[in-house]
This record gives sequence, structure tokens and C-alpha cells, in this order.
Amino acid sequence: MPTIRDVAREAGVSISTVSLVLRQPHRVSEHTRVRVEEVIRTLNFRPNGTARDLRVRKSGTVGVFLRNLSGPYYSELIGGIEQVATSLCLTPIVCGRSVHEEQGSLRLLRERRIDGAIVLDSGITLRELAQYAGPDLPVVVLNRTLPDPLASTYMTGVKIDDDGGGYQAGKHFIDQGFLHPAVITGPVEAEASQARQRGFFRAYAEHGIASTSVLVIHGDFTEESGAKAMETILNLNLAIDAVFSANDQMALGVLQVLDKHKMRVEQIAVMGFDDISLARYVQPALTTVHQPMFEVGSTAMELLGQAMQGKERIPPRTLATSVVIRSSTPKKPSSP
Amino acid sequence: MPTIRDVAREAGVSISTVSLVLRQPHRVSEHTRVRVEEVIRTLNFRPNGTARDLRVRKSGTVGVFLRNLSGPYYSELIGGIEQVATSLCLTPIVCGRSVHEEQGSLRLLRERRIDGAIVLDSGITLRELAQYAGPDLPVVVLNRTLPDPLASTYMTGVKIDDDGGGYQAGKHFIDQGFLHPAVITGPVEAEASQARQRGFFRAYAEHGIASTSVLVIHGDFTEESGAKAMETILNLNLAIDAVFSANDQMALGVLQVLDKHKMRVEQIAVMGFDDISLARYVQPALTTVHQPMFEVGSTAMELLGQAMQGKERIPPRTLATSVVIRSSTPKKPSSP
DNA sequence: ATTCGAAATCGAAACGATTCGATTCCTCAT
DNA sequence: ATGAGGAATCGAATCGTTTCGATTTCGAAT
Repeated sequence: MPTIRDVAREAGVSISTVSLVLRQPHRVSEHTRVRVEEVIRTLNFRPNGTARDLRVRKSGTVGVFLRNLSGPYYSELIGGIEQVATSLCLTPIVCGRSVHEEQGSLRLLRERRIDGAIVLDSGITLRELAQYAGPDLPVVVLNRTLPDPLASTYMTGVKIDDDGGGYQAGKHFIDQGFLHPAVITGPVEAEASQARQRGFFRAYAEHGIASTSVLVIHGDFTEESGAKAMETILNLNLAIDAVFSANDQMALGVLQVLDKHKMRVEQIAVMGFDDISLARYVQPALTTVHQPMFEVGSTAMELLGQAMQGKERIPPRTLATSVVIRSSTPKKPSSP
Repeated sequence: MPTIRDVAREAGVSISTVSLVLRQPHRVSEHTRVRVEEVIRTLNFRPNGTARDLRVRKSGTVGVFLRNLSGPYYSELIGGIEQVATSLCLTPIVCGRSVHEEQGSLRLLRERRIDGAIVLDSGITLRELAQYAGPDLPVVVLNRTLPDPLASTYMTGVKIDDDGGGYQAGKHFIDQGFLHPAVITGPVEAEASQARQRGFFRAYAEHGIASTSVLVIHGDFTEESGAKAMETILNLNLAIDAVFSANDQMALGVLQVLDKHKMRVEQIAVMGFDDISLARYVQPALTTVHQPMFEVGSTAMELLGQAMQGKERIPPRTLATSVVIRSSTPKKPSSP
């Protein structure tokens, strides 16, 4: 593979001239420029990006770290990131999380092969991120609450308003006339689902219904766990008229169990959270709380861009959710 | 940000010793090793990956180039790639395609910031790829037919057997008793859908039914185009009993139109191609030809790994598909 | 003590670009 | 012809590692 040196020799000019042709063509005379360009073409020379990165101390690349690439709404998120990144002349690269911590993709972050990072992976501790973040490598954390001391100079966050979303869900239930809900929440350690649940209860509290009278079951965000939770609920034989699930996948499990027991959403309504693409397609279509993932992505990239320009202590952002009403929460005939 | 030089000075050893501590700890005495490690920790020194890449002439990174990250089956593909990559101590990074050709993610490929590439994007010409591929940067192309001269020394491919899949689809239709099919195919320039259609017709030809008697309509792979094609077909008022769509998304459009016209798959059966995750969820669940995307990914990564070890002229692979029978192709009551 | 060999450490040369400041080359006005 | 001044080109330092070969150190064997 030819180097800039080969080009220089072949064209009978110095290395610096070749570099100038590449980066600041106006600074070199027409004559030598075409000559050098010709040699570049015949040798099929392409500058070595790594060498350039080393010299100029940046790569024009930002890393997007996801827990796994298979998440249902990542494509939207990435779309938002890409749109802004393009306008900033930055190339986003997406990394999943490989098992080996040492040899994993975090290497790119640790060894500063990238100029910035957007992290959506609850498996990476904020402490670790804070260690990697710096003036030349700011980090934006997604969907997590940054404790104030850790909202460090070079780190900020974007998240959706989980509590508000839960509140909207509760409101919607109440509007539709469901006064005896049950809740399927996520694992205890998942702060997002806790917040969703909290907001949900707040809506009911405002309506004079205490959270103590509402059944809560923990799932683990999977479809199966949602189904299992629903079976449990049905077995208890309580007089409930609706189920709020802390995410859509569990809600899908709920719908399946309902179907299996020949029950309809007119008896027990179902609502999810996230608005994954499937939600629109299942039968009955799932009412859910929409997460504006595209906007999360674009906002994150905007903040990252600012940080890369040198801005420090950027305050975290919280984005509003909205309820998407479909057919799984039909209005209850008003009681007489 | 401290460099290896700072560490050396602080620890009172030479640069080379620090490097040894990092890369070949056994080569340095216990005493200085702990000393150096201590300094590394207190300074929070992390070696600069870019410098290392430049020196050792590789990055331990392979690029995965996708048309857009939102494709329905990419997560499986990437899963397969990641699994093998991990076992090879390689980090896959996923790149979408940004609009600016020059400043886009292909930069990583062109400027050799990666050690290998897997490309699934029909928008990149084979000619261009062939230009970038080389002994230090082999390329595996997905889902494309490599013309023999271009199946270059450093380039190979993995694809699924589109023709075979089409044939399986045709076979299945015939088995179920559908002797009057219509076909919705992709754009003329999409070789994959052409092959699918060809295989489909081959099955019917073997059964004595000529392709000339079968209606073919072109779509553009989108749901809407599938719906539109189906409307057209219905308007023609032909005596058809099944529709084969060259991909699942168009088939979903077909199902919607069927539903809209209060028609059932018992009247006109529907079959897709790809087995996107939605296929299982729609009502009625879509019979389709399954693409083993995980296997495509793992195979691609295996071939890439071999190429990176120096193996040349690796023959392309073709992977078999299989029919997933769901409810959109119910068996026809046998005619008397 | 001396010597030998292995172990530990070090110096310096890469890797392939960019860029600053210096030098050379022109052109034109005097 | 000469000098000034700008344009074009060049040399050399630098980015932060790795690694080869050379040198030093050290303990054990003589």
C-alpha cells in the first residue's frame, strides 16, 4: 500500500506538498496539483486515516454504545444521531457490547479512538464513564439519571420523562374509566420502570385512589415475564379492569395470555410503554406511551457536538413522552 | 492526558519498559511492574489506541456497513457477526450510510482505519469495494452475486439462495393446492427478487404450469407498494388463489388490502420472503421464506477472519433458506 | 574473584501523516 | 539590474506508541 512518501517521490515533490494537495489544494500551484493528483490516482494512494488521526489528535468519529443492537427502537435513535452527526461532519459508529470487558468495544472509548460517545447501556457504570470522559472525549448518557456530582464537566445526559409518561398512562386509564388497574413493572433495580410506576400512581392518587389498593407484579421486561405475570394476576381472580405494563414487550405477553383465556380488552384493557414498532401491528393494536427516540438521538448528538466544541457542564435534558391511543384501551361504558 | 512518556518519567524507567508492562508483563520484574502499574493508576494513564494502531498497523476492528440501521433483520445479522468476532478478539463496529459520500462512513474503509469489512448495501458498487479491498483489508459482500473477475483475491461473499427460496415457496404453494398464483416482485434492478421469482416459476414449471400464465407486478419492497400492487391485482378480477411477494413488507401490504376488502386468506393465500420478526405477529401470521441472517453474519465473519489470517481467493458461500409455514397459506380443500 | 548466561532494561528507529517556519522561486516596479 | 514581496515549495519536528537489537544487571557456577 503506497504512502504519501511514495507519491512524493513519484511526483518529484516533497511530502509536504503532497499533503497540501490533499488538505489545502488552493495553496499549491495548478501545475503541480494536477501532477500530484495524477500520481495519486495511478498509485491508488489513499491517506492512512490512523496516521492522520494521531497527528491531528482526533478522528471525526463518535461512538454509539448500545447494550445490544437488537433493541426495538434503536433504529430511530440512531437515525436521530446520524442526522445531526452528518450536519456536524462526524461519523457515528455503533458498537454493541461484547462479553469480554477488556477486549470489548469499550476499548474504543478507553483508548480514545473516538472523539465523543453516546452511551445507552445500563450495564456500564457512570463511574467508569466518568473516568473515560474528558475535554477531548465528552460523553452523553442516555436514559439515566445523573447524580449531581457525576454530572461532570464533560458528561451530560438525555432521558425521557418516565415519571411523566407513567402519569400520562394513569391519566389515560382514568379517562377511559378504568379505576381498578394492576401494574406489571420491571426489575427493582431498573430506575426507569420505577419512575413510570410512580407517575402512574400519582395520577391515581390525584384521583383519590391510593396506590396501596393496586396490585403490582415484577417482570423482567421480556414478553414471557409479562405473560407469566398476567397468568398470576388472573389466578388471583381480582376485580381488575386494566393492566399497565412498564414496557411494550411485557404488554405483548399480557395480550397473548388474554387471547389464550378468550378474554378481550373490553374486559381487561392493556397499556404498554415505549411504542415499539410491533405495537401498531398486534391485534388488538397496543395503546402505549411513545418514547421520542429519534429526538433523543438528535438531542444527544447536539449536546455531544456542543461539548466537542468545548462547552462544559452542559445541563442534562429530559424529553416529554406522549400517549398513543390504539385499540387495547377501549373506553368503558360509563357506570350508571 | 498523560502519555507513556509521563508514566516513564514518573516511575523512573524507560518508555520501553512501560510499554512492556502493558503488553508483555512477564518480561519485566515484579518490582518494577508493580511500581509502573501504580503510576499508571495514579496518573489515570490509558494508552492511545490510535498511536498503537499506527505502529502495529492494525486496529482489531472490523466495519459492518449497512444501508440503514433500521432494517428488520439486522439485529440477527449483527448478532452472528458479533459472536464470531468476539471469538477472534475483534471488535465489530456498525456504520450506517450517511449521505455525503466523501465524508461518510466509507471513510473508515477508504482510509484503512479498520482491518476488514462486511458490506450489506447495494448502494456501494463492487467496483468501488474492489478498489478498497487488499491484503490488509479484506471485504466480505453480503447478498450479492460476485461476477467472477471481481471475486478478487481479497474479496468474497455470502448470500442466501434466493432462487432456491423462491423454488421452496413455489413448492409450498403447489403442495397447498394453489395452482393460480400471482407474483409481486421487486424493482427490476434488484437481482435478489429476480432470482426469487425465477425459482418460484421453476417450481411451477416442474409442475407443468408455464410462467406465462402467471401475473407479475413490480413493487419497490415497501408495504405501500405491496398494497398498491394488490389493489391492482384485485381490480383485474382474475381467478387467482394465492399471491407470492418477493419480500415480507410487501406481503404485509397485501394482507392489509385483503383485510380491507373483507377477504380471507382462504380465498387468496399470501406468502412473503425474509421472515422479518413482524411476520409472526401479524394476523393472520405470515407464511414466509426464512433467511438465516444470524448464520449469514457468522459465516461472513468467519470468512473475513480467514481472509485476515492471509487466506486468499476464498470462494463465496450460499446459504439455504427454509419455509416457515404460518396461517396465511391454509391448505386448499382438494378439488373433487 | 571471575566468568557466563539469562533476565531486565534501555535507546532509537519506525509507523504515516500534518504543519510550522524557513527557504526558494517568480514577478514586477523601480 | 536590483530588490521587495508574495506564492510555492520544502525540511524537520511531532503525534504516542511498539519493538528490535544492544546494553546493563545479577545470581550462580567455577
